[in-house]
Amino acid sequence: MTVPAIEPPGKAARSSSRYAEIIREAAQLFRERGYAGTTVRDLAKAVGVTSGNLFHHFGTKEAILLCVVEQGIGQAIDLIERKRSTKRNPRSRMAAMIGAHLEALLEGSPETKSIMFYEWWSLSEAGRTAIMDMRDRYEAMWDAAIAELQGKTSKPERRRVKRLLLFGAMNWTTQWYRSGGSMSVDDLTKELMDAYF
Amino acid sequence: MTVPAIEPPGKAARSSSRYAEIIREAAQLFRERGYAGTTVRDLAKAVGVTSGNLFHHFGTKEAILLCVVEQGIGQAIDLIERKRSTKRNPRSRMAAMIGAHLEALLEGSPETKSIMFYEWWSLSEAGRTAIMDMRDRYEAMWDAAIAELQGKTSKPERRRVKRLLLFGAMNWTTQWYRSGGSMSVDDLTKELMDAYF
DNA sequence: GTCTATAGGTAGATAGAC
DNA sequence: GTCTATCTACCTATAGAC
Repeated sequence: MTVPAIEPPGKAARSSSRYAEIIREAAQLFRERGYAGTTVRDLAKAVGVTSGNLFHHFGTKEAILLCVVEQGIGQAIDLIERKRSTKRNPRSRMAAMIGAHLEALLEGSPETKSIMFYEWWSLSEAGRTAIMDMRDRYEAMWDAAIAELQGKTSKPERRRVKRLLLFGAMNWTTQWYRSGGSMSVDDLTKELMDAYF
Repeated sequence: MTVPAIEPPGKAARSSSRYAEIIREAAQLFRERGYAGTTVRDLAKAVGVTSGNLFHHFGTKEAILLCVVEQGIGQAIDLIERKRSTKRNPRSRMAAMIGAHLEALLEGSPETKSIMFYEWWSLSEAGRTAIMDMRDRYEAMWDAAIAELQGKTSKPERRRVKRLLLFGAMNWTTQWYRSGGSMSVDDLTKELMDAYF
């Protein structure tokens, strides 16, 4: 089965009130049980419709995931731009970015928490490409910010590795961070700034 | 369905020649397609037996995963102990540990690559507990090493966060590292030592 | 220990009434 | 736009012959 790269509004209008609701519940469930581990019936039940109705709004299960990730990355970019624009010096701007990424991941909406989707194996070739393209745009933003902070003279390859190690440290927090614990997002941001910049 | 915490040899002997073969192929497939994304039929085909035969060696699909992770962590611990024992000063010992973990993850056997299994949602309660116990033992080793390097006077909570951030940076390399690229495991080890110690 | 055959259940997706 | 009903395919696991 081949799926068009991105074709969000299946057969229904994207403005439908159900649309946002499905995305939100899907984001939540995909995060709690994984993409492969969430059935369309689980999702339909969470939304309060029948499973058949889901396919009126979206052509396939994968299309739902694509919309979730697209919205998540979009919202995360907005959050980062907003937080970063209030800072002037490069180091503060980087700290704001890290804080925003962690906030999106750990305390954001269900959608923003899906920005680090990694179950590539359960996607079609087209779906994989679509998500990788979105991810690439997101990461390019980070490369630019690191170059701003470290100076263009540093080797691009070293900047890339720094970004990837930093991303790993940040994204893995979803495995252990508990809101309300002894560490806050700000504390984590400080630790990461000390380590990497 | 409840599964005993760990009961590796299903109905057959652990020494069976098929046993190791199944573990190895399972480790490979679980890594390539995820645990939920790998069917027992896929695995049977890879091993070259019928799917029914798999259940002669292991009681359930989950029991296979438990054995994979158990062996992976066991082998990784051996590798770390071996590499670390040749070094004397605490910094070199930590670098050896990081190098060994990365080697297990990026260039090791299929089993050692599974030490960072995270599809918790597709496990039974007992299976989840079993893997978390193994993981805890592995991570305790790291806490001890960090304490050795930083001195017992540092706060345990700060050592824990350092370990978790370091683990994130290391484990995420599986998402992007390609053997034979411009970075070697040694290069990565140096970057991580610079950042965290 | 390995096979064939299949039970019993659930998956994603579709058809067509309202 | 939501429903009921259902298709086809596939899943884990079991039974029992060899």
